[in-house]
Amino acid sequence: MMSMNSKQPFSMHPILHEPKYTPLHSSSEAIRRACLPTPSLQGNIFAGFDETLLQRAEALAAVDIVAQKSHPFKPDATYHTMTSMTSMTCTPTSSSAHLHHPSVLTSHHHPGHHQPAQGLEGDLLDHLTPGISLGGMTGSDVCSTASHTAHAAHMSAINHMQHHHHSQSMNMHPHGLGSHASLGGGGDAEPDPRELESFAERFKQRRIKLGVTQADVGAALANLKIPGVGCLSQSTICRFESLTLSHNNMVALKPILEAWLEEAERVQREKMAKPEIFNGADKKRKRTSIAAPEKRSLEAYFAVQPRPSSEKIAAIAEKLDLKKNVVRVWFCNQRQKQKRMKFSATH
DNA sequence: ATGCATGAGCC
DNA sequence: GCTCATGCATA
Repeated sequence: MMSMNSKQPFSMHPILHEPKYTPLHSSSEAIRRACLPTPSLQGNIFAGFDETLLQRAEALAAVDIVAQKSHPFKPDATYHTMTSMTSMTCTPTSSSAHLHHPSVLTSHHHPGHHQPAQGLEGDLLDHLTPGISLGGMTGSDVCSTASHTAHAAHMSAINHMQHHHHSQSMNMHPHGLGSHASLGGGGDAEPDPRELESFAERFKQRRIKLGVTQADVGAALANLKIPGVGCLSQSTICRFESLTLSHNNMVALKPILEAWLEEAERVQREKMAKPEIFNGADKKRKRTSIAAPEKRSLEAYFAVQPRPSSEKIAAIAEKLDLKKNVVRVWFCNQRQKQKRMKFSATH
C-alpha cells in the first residue's frame, strides 16, 4: 500500500550487515519480497530453493528487520517507522550511502506534462517560474523540452559522481547522527532522519499555505537556477513530502526544496508589502454576468440589428442598466458566436 | 497518492 | 542483471 515501490529494493544499510551475514542477493531479495505487499507470491518465490536456504533467508530477514527497526541510524526505515508506516517493516527505497550531491536531483523530464489535475498558482508561480506564463512552457524549456538526451546526460554526470564513492558496496552511511562523519572529510552533513522528517512536514504545510501544488513546486524548481537542478514531477514532490523517497534522495532534495520555499515565501512577502507591483499583469479580471431577462432583450435587439451603432448601444445599455462597454462587448461576442455557429453548421 | 516503467551507471 | 532517481498514468 503505500510507498513500497516494487522496484525499489530496499537495500539494507551497509552498517547493518555484519560480516557473517553475507548479504547475498538471494537473502536480500528474499527480505525485500517478504516486505512486498504481495504475500501471495512469497511461496513461489522460494519454490526452487532448498529448505535450508529458505529458512536461513527468512531468519536473516527477521534479524535484519529487527535491526532496522531498532537501529537509530537506519535512515530508510526511519522515515516510515517514524511517520505512518502501516504494515511494512521494510522500507521502500534504498539506502546505501552514496554521496549525495544535490545534482542528484537533476531531473529527467520527459516530454511529458505535469499533472493536469493540479492548477497553477498564478501569481506566485509566475514570479517563481517566469517561463510558465509564456505559453505555459516554462518547465519545458528547462525540463521537458530538453527531455531525455540532454537530461540523461546531465543525470549521468550526477549519478556518476554519486557512485564514485564506492559507497554502494562500502559502508559509509550518510546519516551520522551527530558524530558519524563517516565520509572521510566528506562534508556532507547531517542526514539526520528526524530533521528530514520534520522538514518534509513543514515543507508541506508551508507549501499549502502558499497555495502552491506539488506540481507547481516541481515546475518552479527550474526557476531557482540552481546549477544542475531542473524541474521535478508532482510525483517526486509528493514522495518527498510523504518521505517515500530513499534517504539519499531525500537528503539531496532537501536543500533544493528549502531554497524554493524560501524564495516563494520571500516573493509572497513582497506581494504583501507592495501589492501594486503585482497587480496589473496578473490580476484576475472579473467576469460580468448578464442576467437572463437582459440577455433576452439583447438577443432581441441583436436579431434586429447585429451591428448597432454606438448611439444605439448606449441607448440599449441605459435601458437595461448595463455598462455601455458591456453591451458593446456582448454584441461583439454574439457576432463571433454566430460566426462559429455558422461555421460548425457548414463543416 | 502510487503502480509500473525507463534509463543511467555499476558490477 | 541490479540499484536508484524519476516520471507517466491512473486510481
